[in-house]
Amino acid sequence: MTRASRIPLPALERLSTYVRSLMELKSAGKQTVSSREMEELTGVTAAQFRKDLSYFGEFGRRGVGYNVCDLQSRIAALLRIEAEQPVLMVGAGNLGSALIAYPGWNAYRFRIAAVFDNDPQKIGGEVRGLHVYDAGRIVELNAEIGSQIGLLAVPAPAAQGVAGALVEAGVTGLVNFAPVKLDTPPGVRVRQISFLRELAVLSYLIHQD
Amino acid sequence: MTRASRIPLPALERLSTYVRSLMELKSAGKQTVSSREMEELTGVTAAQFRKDLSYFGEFGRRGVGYNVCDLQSRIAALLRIEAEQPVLMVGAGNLGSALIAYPGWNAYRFRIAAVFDNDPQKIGGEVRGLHVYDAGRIVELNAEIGSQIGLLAVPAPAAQGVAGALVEAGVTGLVNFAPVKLDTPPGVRVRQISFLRELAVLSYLIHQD
DNA sequence: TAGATTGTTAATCGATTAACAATC
DNA sequence: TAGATTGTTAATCGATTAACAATC
Repeated sequence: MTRASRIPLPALERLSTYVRSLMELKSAGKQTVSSREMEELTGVTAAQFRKDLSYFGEFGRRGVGYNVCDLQSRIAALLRIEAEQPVLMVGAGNLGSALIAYPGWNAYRFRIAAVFDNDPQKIGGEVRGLHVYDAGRIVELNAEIGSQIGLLAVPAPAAQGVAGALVEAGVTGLVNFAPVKLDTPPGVRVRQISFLRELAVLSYLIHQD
Repeated sequence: MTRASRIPLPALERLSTYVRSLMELKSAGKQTVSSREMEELTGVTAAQFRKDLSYFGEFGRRGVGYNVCDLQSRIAALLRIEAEQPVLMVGAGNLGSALIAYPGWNAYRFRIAAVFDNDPQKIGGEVRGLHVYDAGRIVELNAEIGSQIGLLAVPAPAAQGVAGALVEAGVTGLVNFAPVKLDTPPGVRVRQISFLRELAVLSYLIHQD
């Protein structure tokens, strides 16, 4: 595996926000945007915005601003979300189903290539038009699909096992919704999502004196 | 409103992880834990763990470690998650329903006090045993409930309007699942959750050379 | 040209890490 | 006491902010 990115992680996270706002500007027919206007839209300061872009190169014209279309496609290219990417969804329960139904996958060119579950009641059935496969077949089926990204929408006790299978199947990036720390080999990236943690943080912040 | 916390936000986010691990240790019957063992469990270094706690006071005994039960309840008290807190869920669609069904609310002592939607098909009905109210009644009903926390599981175009209603109803903390920047008055805290952003970040990280 | 806005440098700020004295 | 582990200080590291020269 390669050494960690020189790009600050917070900067990387903001890039995705920029893409979203640029898409909206494009839909609205706007052709040019300044860092000041981006601050208005995203809440990220103009200086921060320009600094974030500077890690990757030059994207604007002094005195003029940024071309909306061009900037959007260049950031999308940096994030590698210009070409369609297959992702594996593990867990066809409430959360998995809700995620599958989420509109917006396509805006970022992600495509759910397969859905897995270990519940015999669900295996062989469909969730929102997608076939549900036996989680035991992750390695086998991803040999065909070649996905590098997996989403874990399974109960906490199952998460580590599923993560192992996904990694064995060649996945190198995981989004984990289960409240467990996943042990993964070096080179595998895990992003954790936990709304209970967000609630706990809020709980502290709103009760401060 | 009050000035921002002196506690680093990353430290605050980690506290919730500590609570979770301590709950597990308690269930496993463990009575004492060292910062080194916590590192093993959470992935947060022992030094970081001790430093995080030091913002709040002293929690352990030198040469011995931390009492599991005691530490858990003291961190829970810091986060204000020892007493039950009512939360408002807005959006009874796929995501809202999945969140409602999520096990674990209770471990952090959150209780969904009311569910709202603006779809006439859903209003008056039930979602997983909870009554669905007209989103137009948020202010009215929260006068009774007195919740300070709201979750937004609504489509992006509806989010800003709902946020306004929640704030008017007295909510000071929001967890927003919609991919929009919410404009809120000073003093209202917003935590954003976006799995598409997580996917975009992963996309960059796994494709690095 | 004059006005606007970028890209970049330097200064500031804040968080993490390492080391160790305190103390159980 | 000797060994272990905390709480805290100081050093390091990294990100953000402010300022401005470059340039459209």
